[in-house]
Amino acid sequence: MAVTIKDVAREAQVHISTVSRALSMPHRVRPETRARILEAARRLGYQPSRVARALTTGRTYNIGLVVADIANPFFPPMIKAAEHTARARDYHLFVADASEDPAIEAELVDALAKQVDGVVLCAPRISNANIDRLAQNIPLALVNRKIDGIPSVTMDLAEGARLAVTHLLDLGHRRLAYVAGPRQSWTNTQIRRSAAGTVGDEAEIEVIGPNTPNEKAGTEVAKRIAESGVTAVLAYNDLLAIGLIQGLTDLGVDVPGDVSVIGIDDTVLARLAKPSLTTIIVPTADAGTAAIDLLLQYAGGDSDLGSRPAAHVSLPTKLAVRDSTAPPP
Amino acid sequence: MAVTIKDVAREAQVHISTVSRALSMPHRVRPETRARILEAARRLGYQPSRVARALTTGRTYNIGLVVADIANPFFPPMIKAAEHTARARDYHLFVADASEDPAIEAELVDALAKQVDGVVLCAPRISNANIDRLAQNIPLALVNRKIDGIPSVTMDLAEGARLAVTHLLDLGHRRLAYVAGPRQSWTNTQIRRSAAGTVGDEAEIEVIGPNTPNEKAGTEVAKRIAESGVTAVLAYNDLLAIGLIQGLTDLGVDVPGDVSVIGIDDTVLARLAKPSLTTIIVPTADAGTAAIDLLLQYAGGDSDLGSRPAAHVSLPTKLAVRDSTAPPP
DNA sequence: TTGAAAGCGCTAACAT
DNA sequence: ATGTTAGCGCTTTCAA
Repeated sequence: MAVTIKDVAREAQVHISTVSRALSMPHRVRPETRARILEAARRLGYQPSRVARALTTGRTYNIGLVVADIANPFFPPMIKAAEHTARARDYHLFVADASEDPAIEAELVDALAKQVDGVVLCAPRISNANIDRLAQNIPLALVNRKIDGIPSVTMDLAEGARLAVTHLLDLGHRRLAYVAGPRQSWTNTQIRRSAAGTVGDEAEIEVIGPNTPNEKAGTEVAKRIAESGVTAVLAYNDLLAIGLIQGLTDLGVDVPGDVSVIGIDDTVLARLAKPSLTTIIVPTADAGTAAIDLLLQYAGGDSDLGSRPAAHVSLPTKLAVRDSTAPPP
Repeated sequence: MAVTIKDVAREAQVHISTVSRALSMPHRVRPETRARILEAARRLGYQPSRVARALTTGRTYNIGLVVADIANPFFPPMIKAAEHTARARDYHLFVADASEDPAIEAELVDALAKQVDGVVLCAPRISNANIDRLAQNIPLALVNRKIDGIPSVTMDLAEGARLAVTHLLDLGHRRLAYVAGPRQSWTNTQIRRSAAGTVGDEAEIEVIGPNTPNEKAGTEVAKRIAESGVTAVLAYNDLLAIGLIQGLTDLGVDVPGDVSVIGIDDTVLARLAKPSLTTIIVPTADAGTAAIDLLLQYAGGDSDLGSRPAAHVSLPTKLAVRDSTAPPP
């Protein structure tokens, strides 16, 4: 085994409890003793065992992060920000991938619960009831989803969708479609409602879906779009949008000449796609940081966690107009 | 606190050690007793504390994974595979992001060492000497890098580069360039050497770099490529290749008309880019799985870890010919 | 200011 | 087959 607190105590000629104090409550030990202990620790290369500490204190200094699909380019920036924020607070981050499966999402939270102080859940499929259940066992912070009593950070996609649809209306489109995401997705509902509300009586918007939020599903929906006669499409995310553009192009439908397409998320793919994708910019990294901070504020604070009302943070979104939108033919 | 082994013992009217046995060595306890214990555990919703178990056994059932940059699309598939493989083996995965900084890479390994049974290191910048040092504290498995005495999984990029260069030579190119990656990168060396070897006397290849492996650096190197007179380029990775194509296009140089470009990794971006990118397919997910298995084999096996010679797994690569390569003008 | 001792939840000899 | 006991490495009262 590695060097333990005992070794340091022996080396510094003090009791282990004094070593412990010197490290965690420096002011409660005489300066010269502390110096001797610190020196001994340094010389021996002592690193306190997080595991042992966790056993006594009940705090692991670990955080779990459950995401729907690491391979979805929406997540990496968020994961990265969360990881950096956590580390800055002296926490380590467990990342778990739920493979877009709600059962796995719940399972992962339970599995993580045993060795983290809280988990950030960015998993759109799991049901509210299940989340409430999970929240009883372990402090939770939600991303992209809002439930009373549980802290959460959401992107203002209602505003984003409004901007997107307004942009299309301004271009002259009157027959729109929303290519929806998963039925259970909270953001999906936000987007759909806001889009419908923004369209109003001025135009009409058809909802196509639900769809798995990946390129393949986007490509598969192209035919329906082409046949529907709509001239503009808002998609649940960039992946669907890009798949759709691909599918449309294969069908000989020009984007944006015949059909305009708007995505959501502004992933790396958006700028790269040809035509580059008009999309809603969401502050993914900020969400990761905010979620960690929110969680720590609840899980890390004093013991009266449940007492305070849970905070909901809403992050602003913007529209990035690129080359996939144009006036209708 | 949650329900502990004591509660189960009381409920089942047995000693805690019997509970422990019933759970971890089922055959060493009488079937009916075991049944009673399991039933009690189920009724109470008992979940053994991983932390306490780790303290006594010395095994955390956690694995660390240090990557250079989560946001690089090369990594997510690997992380995903590693996470799934680890979970299938009842391990949890800590993912840490080194932000392409060698100092952080080492720091992360040390930080993780305290609470994992081993770490998978996919971090091209850290020095060999440092890796050797880290390996003394904690079992390591390397990805994309080979060091004697440490298990590793590498992609056969020597073969990949040979295929790529051969493809260019077959198309008729005689003036090639290799847009290099980070100087410290092991794969960078493999690629450069193999490319140079394959070119032989038949043609010439100029090395441009080292470069940070991202799009920006690729764009920045476009001018030099355009002025150099080369007609074909192999880049260290897709990011550089795509950035380069972007830069070249901005300069009015047509890809593949004037210059052919080949990337490496076959990230999602490769198929999406316009023109779609000819690239070397590397089995990222397989690497993630193999690395976990390799690590577990060394760290998880019997105690005589260091005794066996470390295994090196080499994964095959292929060339995907797409639209970014063509005969020279 | 420091030492002594108890205990976190569990496993692993050792006894019975 | 089961109970007893002694820790794992650390924090945290409680005394001194």
